[in-house]
Amino acid sequence: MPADKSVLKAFFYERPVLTVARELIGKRLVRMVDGQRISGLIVEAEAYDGETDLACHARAGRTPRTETMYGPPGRAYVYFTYGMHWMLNCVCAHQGYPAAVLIRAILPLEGTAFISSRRPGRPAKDWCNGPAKLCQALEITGSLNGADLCLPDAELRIEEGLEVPDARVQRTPRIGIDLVPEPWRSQPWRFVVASPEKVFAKA
DNA sequence: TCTTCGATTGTCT
DNA sequence: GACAATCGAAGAA
Repeated sequence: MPADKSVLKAFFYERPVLTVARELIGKRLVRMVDGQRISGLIVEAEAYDGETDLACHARAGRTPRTETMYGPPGRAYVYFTYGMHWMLNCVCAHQGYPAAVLIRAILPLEGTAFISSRRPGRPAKDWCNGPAKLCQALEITGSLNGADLCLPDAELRIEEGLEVPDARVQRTPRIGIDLVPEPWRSQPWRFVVASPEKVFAKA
């Protein structure tokens, strides 16, 4: 596959979070473990936008947990929830404004043997089709919170991938925020590729 | 295929 | 003390 291996730089993330969420679809999430390259194409992402967004962790303001979201764009915001799951986000917008994109699913491309060993007994289609699953599959934990995603040799980074036309990207309300009041609960801030295995058949 | 429910702990009120 | 940006097992249909 003739992939462009260029790493996304801070200016990519330093834009409105909805723009970044849309453009992250089709990009390549890369994780380096012991010199081994593990990667996949992003097929699902959600935007969380500022203190006024009541679904966003930053709704409560600046706390030790949300500190990363207020920092410079292009960093990883990794947090722990439900007593057992890690979630990966990319910090967006300008420094001081809390916004992030939750990476919800990827299509594994490289390092599938590693991923398989991290997801024993599960079919390939269930390896990375959820935010906690992909963190488990790529060994993403709180130790990566605040990590710079923009360095060419970063442990965790995002590179150019494949263009996905709008016709193949669906917009829906975000997942798992049922107790959040309107209008936030229904904002169509989730981007997901329809039938990713077909869209990326050549990848 | 679907719906329901338990796991398990950090964070904030 | 409540609840969480979830997952996967189990049971019903």
